[in-house]
Amino acid sequence: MSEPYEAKRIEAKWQRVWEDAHADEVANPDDAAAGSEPKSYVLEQLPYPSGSLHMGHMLVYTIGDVVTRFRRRNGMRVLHPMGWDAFGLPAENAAIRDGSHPRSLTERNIESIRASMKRAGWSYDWTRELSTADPRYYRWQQWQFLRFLERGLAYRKGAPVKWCPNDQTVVANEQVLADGTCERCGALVESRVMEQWFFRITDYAQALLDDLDTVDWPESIKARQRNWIGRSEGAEVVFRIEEWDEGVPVFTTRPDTLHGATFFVLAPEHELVERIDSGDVQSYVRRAAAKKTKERAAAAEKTGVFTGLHAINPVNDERIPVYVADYVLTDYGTGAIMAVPAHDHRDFEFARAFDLPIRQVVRPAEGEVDESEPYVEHTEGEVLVNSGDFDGLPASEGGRRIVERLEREGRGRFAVNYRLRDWGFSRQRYWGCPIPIVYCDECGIVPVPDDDLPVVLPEIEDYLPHGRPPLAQADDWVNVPCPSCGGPGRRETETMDTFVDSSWYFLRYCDPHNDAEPFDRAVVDYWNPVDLYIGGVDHATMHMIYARFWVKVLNDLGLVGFREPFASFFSNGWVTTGKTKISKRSGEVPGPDQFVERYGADAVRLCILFLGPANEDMEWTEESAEGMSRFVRRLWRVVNEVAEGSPSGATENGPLARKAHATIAKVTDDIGRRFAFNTAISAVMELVNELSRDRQGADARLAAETAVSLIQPYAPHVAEELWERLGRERLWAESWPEADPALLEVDTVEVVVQVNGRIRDRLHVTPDTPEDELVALARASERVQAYLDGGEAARTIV
RNA sequence: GCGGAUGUGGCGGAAUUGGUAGACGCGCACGGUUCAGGUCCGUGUGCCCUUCGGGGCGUGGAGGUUCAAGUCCUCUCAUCCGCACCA
Repeated sequence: MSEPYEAKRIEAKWQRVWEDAHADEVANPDDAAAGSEPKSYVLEQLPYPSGSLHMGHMLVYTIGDVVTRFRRRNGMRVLHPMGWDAFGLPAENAAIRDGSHPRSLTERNIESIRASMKRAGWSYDWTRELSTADPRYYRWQQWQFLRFLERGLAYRKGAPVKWCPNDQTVVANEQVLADGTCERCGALVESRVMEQWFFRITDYAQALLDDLDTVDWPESIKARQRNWIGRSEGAEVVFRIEEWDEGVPVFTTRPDTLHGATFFVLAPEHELVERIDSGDVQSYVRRAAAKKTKERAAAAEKTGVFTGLHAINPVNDERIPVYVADYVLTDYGTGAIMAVPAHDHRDFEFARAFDLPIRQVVRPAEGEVDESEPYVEHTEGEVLVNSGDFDGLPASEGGRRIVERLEREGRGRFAVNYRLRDWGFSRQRYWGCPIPIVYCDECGIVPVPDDDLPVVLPEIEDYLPHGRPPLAQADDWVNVPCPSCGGPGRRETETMDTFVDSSWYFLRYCDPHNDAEPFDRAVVDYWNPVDLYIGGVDHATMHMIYARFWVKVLNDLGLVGFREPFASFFSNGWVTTGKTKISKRSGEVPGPDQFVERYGADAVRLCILFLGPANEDMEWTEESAEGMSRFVRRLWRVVNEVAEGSPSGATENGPLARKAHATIAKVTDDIGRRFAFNTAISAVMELVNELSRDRQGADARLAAETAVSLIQPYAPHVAEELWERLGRERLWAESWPEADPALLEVDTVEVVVQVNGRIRDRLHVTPDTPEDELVALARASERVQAYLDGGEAARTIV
């Protein structure tokens, strides 16, 4: 009987050994070493230190760790860093609930999460740890902001913004949920016009779209980004307002239907609307503004008001009425539309409600205009009608010709429109990176000189939001001389959106202690792009678009030599935790700490990856942890017994050795190519099952060593301990085993004999049995003969 | 409406290139060892029939291609997710 398995003792022991050996640290290569081994940058999305770890973290970080350990043992120089997305609303709101200061709460959480991470045995290079709330980090973020500003890529403008009345701050469009509520707190978001800082991400819309073709990401994630960018091709066409003799452009994807425009609509927020001197119009605009975006969208009937104005359709000089209606959005296209009720269902609904004319201008390829059915769905092969010179042309060609004529006349052009908006990054909150700007009555917006960075976030008494930025209260900090003229100036009191912080953290990891620049370009170019980025789909649109934008700008600024941050992306599934024994006892949802305490880190790491494919959603149950705990103890028992009893040295290449080599091949492919972490564990389980049936045999030691070596990326502590008991050392630095091709070949195979597609017999033969002999054997089989009345036509060899 | 996915035993899932469907695990059943058991070991476990040799059915549904389909094609149903009055 071997000693019992004590997870806690073993795990603490090896965590200390690795730390003393600096096993998880990786140096930046000097020029000589850089080419000698392939590099790999494995990165998981960094956590917000606003609470404690949950089982979702357990999954992401274990995936990253398995890949890291696997790649290291396969001869790669692997960068695997960890840090803290420390600024932002989650931490600030948690601090408010807690009655503490965001900084102290964040620091406490970081301490605690770091300890949990170390207990989980994740192999991070802690010498590269960073916190986005550290002035040594955000100093360089401010520096990069100033470069963006110089290029005109950061700018300030008055704009309608989403304002969360509860959090008392502007939130990004992306942070407003479909029902119009704040992603963070659930309050209904309002619309306001405010001066805001923006990044000109729309300049990069096309590049962000095109370069998706160059990255190895799941199609679903790419699709979300494409959807978000929302490119549509069409035309911008200028309608002239007759009464004012002023042109108003509209965007349309259907220039072929221009002759069917029977009215014109402005969004209530359109800049021309406030010039309309009409009580009806102004009261409609006020009512529309009071409505939530969601209410406008959900309205059963289209509403609107006639302005008394008329627009001239540039294709036929027709005079059509101008309406204001809230079904037209201010922040898409130009905020004004030509309405073609016959071929657009929204315009159709409005026309019905206001009894406006409906004119069909395309008809199906076959058939005639059907006046009894005024609304015509877009179909393939349509032909233009009621369109003057363009009658009879196919719709697509007709549309093109119409735009070409408008272009010649200077009244329109081909145009591409994007759904993507510029990135508003001003936040009226305390806990964020200060924007290094001073406002001066003489000089206007003045950047803080590079030498004066960082602009350190001051300590203030009351950081709660009161409708204006909390930093505005810090008079000593706010009032500074203008860097340009020396006169009185006031600091910018808004802070940056945390998505700015996370747009470049992966670059800083490469050179985290640099105090002369954000990072050394050569170092960053060596490690990047990230070879494997791992994280949740919830960051598919915001963070992962912003980071791509950021890197493209840095590339244009000559600061980095690549244009995409994440060469490949693994999107992990969502982990749900059902009711478990622990949660019933403690009354709260248990997390990694509780399970690691109970079953050991190795068992929990194995379990989370064994639940199913790591890119699909899964439910964590305590039963599965029990089962995995059983496997670890079984491995422990069997390997200890082999270590104590079975002969070392020669193997006889028997079935167990063949199984061991087959398992090497399987696990290597599963981790290295397929990211099929669950089936790799199954394969090792099979090997251990066979080993336990034959633990005295000559191949037992080989099988035991193989099982331990292969399970090491998942269960590094118990693997290391067992490796030592097998008389070996430093498994973490051991080369990954290689399968011997000779042993992968099996000596006998089972051949299935099918007659008319049904299995009728099985033959055991050597793999090199010639085809004709196989057929003869199959024919000779009594069982096959019973199903053969005469000869058969076709045959297949497996 | 647009886009992306997913449907396999009691459960999680496996089947990677069209070639033995259900690996591995959970659960369950029976037996044994311990006997305090949240221990360990063994056997069995898709469904139906069986004279215990075996036979039939079976991957959401309906067709099709093929000697052979969970896998390919067509249609269809259901569920989940993202976006959505996007002109």
